[in-house]
Amino acid sequence: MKKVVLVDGNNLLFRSYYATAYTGNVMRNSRGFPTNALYGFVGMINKIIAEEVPEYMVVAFDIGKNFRKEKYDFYKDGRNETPEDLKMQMPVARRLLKAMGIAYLELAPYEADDIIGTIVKRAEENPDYYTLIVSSDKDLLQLISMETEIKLLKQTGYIRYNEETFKNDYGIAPIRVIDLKALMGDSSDNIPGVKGIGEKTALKLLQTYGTLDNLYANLDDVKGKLSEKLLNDKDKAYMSYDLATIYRDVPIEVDFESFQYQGPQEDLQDIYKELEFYSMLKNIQITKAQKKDNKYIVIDDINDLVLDDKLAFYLELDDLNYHKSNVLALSITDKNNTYFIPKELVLDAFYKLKGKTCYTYDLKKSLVFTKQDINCDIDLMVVAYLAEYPASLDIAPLMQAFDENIIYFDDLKKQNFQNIENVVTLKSNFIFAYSEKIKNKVIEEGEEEILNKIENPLIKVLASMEINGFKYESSRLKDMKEEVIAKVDVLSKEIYELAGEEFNISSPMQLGNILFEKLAIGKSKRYSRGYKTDIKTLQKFADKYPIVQKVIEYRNLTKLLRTYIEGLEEFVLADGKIHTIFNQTLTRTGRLSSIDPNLQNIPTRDEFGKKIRMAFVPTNDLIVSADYSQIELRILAHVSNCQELIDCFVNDKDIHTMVAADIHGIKESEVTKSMRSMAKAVIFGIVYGISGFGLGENLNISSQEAKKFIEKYYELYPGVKNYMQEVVNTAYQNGYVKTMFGRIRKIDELTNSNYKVRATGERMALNTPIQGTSADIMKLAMIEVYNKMEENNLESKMILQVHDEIIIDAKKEEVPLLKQILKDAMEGVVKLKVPLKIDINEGPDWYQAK
DNA sequence: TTAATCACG
DNA sequence: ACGTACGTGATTAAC
Repeated sequence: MKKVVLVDGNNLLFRSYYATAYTGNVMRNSRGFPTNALYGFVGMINKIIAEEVPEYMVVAFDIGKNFRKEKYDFYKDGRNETPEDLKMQMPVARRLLKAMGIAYLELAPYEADDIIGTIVKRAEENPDYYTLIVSSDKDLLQLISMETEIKLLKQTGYIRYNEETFKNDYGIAPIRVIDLKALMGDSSDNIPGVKGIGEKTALKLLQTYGTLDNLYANLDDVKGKLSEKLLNDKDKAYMSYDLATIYRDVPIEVDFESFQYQGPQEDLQDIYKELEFYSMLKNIQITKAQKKDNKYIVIDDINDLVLDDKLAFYLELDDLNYHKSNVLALSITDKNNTYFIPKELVLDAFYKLKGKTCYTYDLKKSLVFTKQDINCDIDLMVVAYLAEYPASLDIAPLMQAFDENIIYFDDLKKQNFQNIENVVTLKSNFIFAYSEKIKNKVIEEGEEEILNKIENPLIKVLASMEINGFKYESSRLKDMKEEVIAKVDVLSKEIYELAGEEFNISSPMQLGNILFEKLAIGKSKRYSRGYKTDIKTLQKFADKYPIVQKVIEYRNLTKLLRTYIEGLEEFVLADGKIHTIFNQTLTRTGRLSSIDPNLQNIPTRDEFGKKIRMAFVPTNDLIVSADYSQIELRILAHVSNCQELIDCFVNDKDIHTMVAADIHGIKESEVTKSMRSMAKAVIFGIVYGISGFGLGENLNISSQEAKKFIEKYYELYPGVKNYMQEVVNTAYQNGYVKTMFGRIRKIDELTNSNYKVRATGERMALNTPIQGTSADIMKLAMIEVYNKMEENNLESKMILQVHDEIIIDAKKEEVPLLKQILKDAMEGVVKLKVPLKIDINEGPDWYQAK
């Protein structure tokens, strides 16, 4: 069966016109002709072609008089007159389609819907064709059938409905959309429906009575007001039924073969030039070339797969989370061919890669999914990251950055991976074509060491950590969970009582209104939607108002419950473990991030929240945790060459106490707790690129006082001040900053004309060498620890990294050796002017490993 | 989808 | 006079 894509042309034009015309100014070419609707229209059409790769395609338009309007004068009343700027673009849309090689149909007095309905009817009578409708108009849902699907456009993206998914969503057959409209009406078309019945009630009625006719036949069963409403508006309901029904017998010639998509024609370039769509001009060639070039061989016998010594492979899974996904296919590109390997043969194909030079995108994915030792010389995801190109889990953004037209994974998934052969082969082609180029760029920029010594060797370390996972026993939190649920329940009731009404405590808007208007407990900064209700604001009122204290507790407990206690349960797989995904190619500083779930933000500062860690247990005997002590400040001491700070760490003194004593001009023994914590805030502020205001906010003191602290600090540690000035100067000169190991971060903000943006850029420039060097050191240490553990054949496994901390699922008898390995690797990974120091803790679960 | 909030280093 | 601390991810409400 051949697919025919049917596009609602008017719908697309209106959408793109209003999407860009809200400011009153529409986009025009240099002769003043409006082009905004056309620009969006061409973009959408191209997107449809890229996603659907249609063999047949027709665009339907409304034109001339409208038979519904003739019959019912009020139809579409109240609609604004079509703007002149849009009307002018409509004939050009037809010219564009012709030049794009796409058929279109229109016939007065019918609407585009009716033409689409007519084509759908003919396709249903013809066993050779099936149809896909593209529109945002819900009326068209009535056309869904076994042979007809619809791609319902949303504000962003779309939903694809077939008969089954529609029934699942709405609980009625697609043809009942007409009955639905008859009851609920449609304000945009001025279809009245039954007054007082909306979508909810209408659906319920249809789910019970099936059809409008049957509903009215059994009106006696309907109770009270509802039956009155139905009776009152019976005429209107039937009139609405008539209006909502798409006419399927428009007298127009439907010749499917004339709907063949021809591709761009000669004169398309001229029209683009006339409209000044220069960005699209470029893409004409690409679409042509791509269609022609994308030839591939489908492998059905693994012996037919004969590969060159250098190749690119790409593994496509059915979910971006590879811990819970299924394989879809593998594609391999070498200098001679591209091969599509169906899922049954994927593992066999991987064995054929041994000993060859291989490139891929996201090697870690393939390692974790297959649990095989796959060799790979360039991971395009990693080199793209270092070259500061897009490097997300989905390869699509990177390909689009190089003008390769490819569907985003989310969209591919939404349409059930149709066209997978085309999509996956394009990806391996891309990897083959670009891996060396981008790697060379990384080397030219001087990040060879970061690539070869850090990022590349780290891939398999992270893969192994992800495969190992962290055993999680939610049963250990059973009592805690019950306690929290009970407390939340009590707190809610108390809060409602004190507020004098029930409301959603989790809604900052509703909460703000209750606290700052109804109860008028005081003042709070206003935001676009209401009052600020964050913890700092609430804390000011907590002593005086019990309700505020209770809200704070409510927030604490619901956060704990939703994000951690309940949230983590969802991620425990069949092996009783949580397997996170470390994102190696996301942060701008070189740190890792952790997703699905994030295991780098499990509570620890709050003693009650910290109990969550009791559920994280070893598969072996013990959890061993090794964390760097003050690593960022040690790096600051080193790079700033500030003698006072260096001495402090060399003599293993407490830096916060020392700074507090220096600032206040007292002995270290006289430093109080609050002095120390103030000093700590000042020091952290320095690392983040401080301002008097920011520190003041943080410490709840005036910005003048805060400023004095900072000045005092600079006076005491002039090395730090000099270093900071130097970093900012160099950053302005180069447009980038570097870590100790040569990791580069470009900072475009520094050339921005806006002061605020530049100031942010300066703070990034100050912080990145410190945070980034720390990340580099940690990554090197992880590689070293991993290798040493392998060499010693330890059964203990590295399972987590939390920026300055490594966590190991340890075998009891291996702990002494393990501690030695950790200490040697982590403290010895690089020689600085100050010693690196780690603390090691162990316990029967993560909570007790402290 | 975006904003607000809060969890971590 | 500007406008206010670096780097992340998950959840919820509201658009």
